[in-house]
Amino acid sequence: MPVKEKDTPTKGETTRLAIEDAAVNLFMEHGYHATSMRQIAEHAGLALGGIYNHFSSKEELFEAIIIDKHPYKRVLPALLAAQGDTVEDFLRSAARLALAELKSQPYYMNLMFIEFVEFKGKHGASMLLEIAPKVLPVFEKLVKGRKELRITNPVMLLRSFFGMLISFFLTDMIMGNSHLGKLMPKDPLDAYMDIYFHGIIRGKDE
Amino acid sequence: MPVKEKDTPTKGETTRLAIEDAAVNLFMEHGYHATSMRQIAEHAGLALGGIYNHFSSKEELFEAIIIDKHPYKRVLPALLAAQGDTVEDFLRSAARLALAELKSQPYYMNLMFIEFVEFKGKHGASMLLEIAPKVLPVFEKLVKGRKELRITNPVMLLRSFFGMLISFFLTDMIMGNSHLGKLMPKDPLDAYMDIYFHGIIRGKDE
DNA sequence: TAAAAATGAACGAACGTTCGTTTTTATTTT
DNA sequence: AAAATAAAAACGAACGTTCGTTCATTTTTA
Repeated sequence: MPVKEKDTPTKGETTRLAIEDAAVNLFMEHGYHATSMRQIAEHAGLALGGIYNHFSSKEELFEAIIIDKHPYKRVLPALLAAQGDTVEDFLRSAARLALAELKSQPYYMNLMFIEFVEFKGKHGASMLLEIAPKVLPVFEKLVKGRKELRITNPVMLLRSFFGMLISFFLTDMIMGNSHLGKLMPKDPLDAYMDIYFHGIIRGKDE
Repeated sequence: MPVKEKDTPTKGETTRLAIEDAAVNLFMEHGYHATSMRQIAEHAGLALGGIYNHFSSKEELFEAIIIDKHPYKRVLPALLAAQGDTVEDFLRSAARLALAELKSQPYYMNLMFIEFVEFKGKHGASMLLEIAPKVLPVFEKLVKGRKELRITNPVMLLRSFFGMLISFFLTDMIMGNSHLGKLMPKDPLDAYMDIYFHGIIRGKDE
């Protein structure tokens, strides 16, 4: 065996992933300070001290998770796989795929909340540095190729698109199961996207 | 003195409010678990044990705060004070006032995040029960009186409006101070509302 | 066979809460 | 108005836990 093969992960790498998996689930479910290193070790199947062979502190573990387990890693492929002849079709497809990914992990957004509250978003910058170069081109291409867009700033388009997704997700959490949920349209995401798209697509008379 | 006067709060009530004030600031700034009862006592100007003469536990203190200090108590008056001849003017004014209130306390939104993460939104339903009857009529009146609205469902209008505010606030936290922030329009809220409004206002050709 | 990984006891610090006591407050009785 | 008094509030040391982290040691891996 001449070179190290990619398909045979080392034991250390396996354990590191097990720790991250255990930690992310506990953080999502209970929060940062309410999750102890002992719980993480137990769920990862190793002793307490073993964690520190892979992460030098609890905060470093959290930061690794914020980057490695960020929803964008699941959403990006969905975004790249989105199809559609018109911008509206394309983004509608992308939104549905992204939302499906988010909903499969209902507490995913909690990671972001923890980031905001416990760390005041201080890992946000490094996160954006990794995410932006991969996601932004999608919107740059969109802006260049489609003349029907009112929004010509790709950063603004990116921001508003994910803003819409976040906004839908949060208001769904708040209102979804309340009495107000009954007074909503049958397919709220459809209605949501309808509002969003008719702000993006230039009207015939403008 | 026949009856107890309202304008002479008892010492206990004064202290209770001092504790809530100290606690809400610390919770907003550092989060729930990262704030200790000792810190709260120090900021409130009394000894550690004194807190327990007014609140039986840390969680009960947080619950009292979530209700007494919720951002809507500050946003609602701003919303009712909003003016404007057209729907767009009215909501634009309302959004600016609400955002100004939120921004005057940059960590106000953290209370809601703590609610989501630490308490899984368990106070959300009762909160909506108190808020909805006061806010919804504003949007019901808007839907009835203004023919230029594409959105005729007042609940959907309410949801999308606050969703837009939340989405702006969050994406501003994430992107505001990053390199992407430099690539944004000068007045991002304006651009944000522009997208929102042109999804609400019916175009001339529709 | 040397390095990497895993172990679990131990450490000091910090946590929420309790408790016996003292001080302050508000009301009632002189 | 002053004194008496019972309740409310404040005190801060102390308790029992739990926390994140360290470390000397053993086991496993490459």
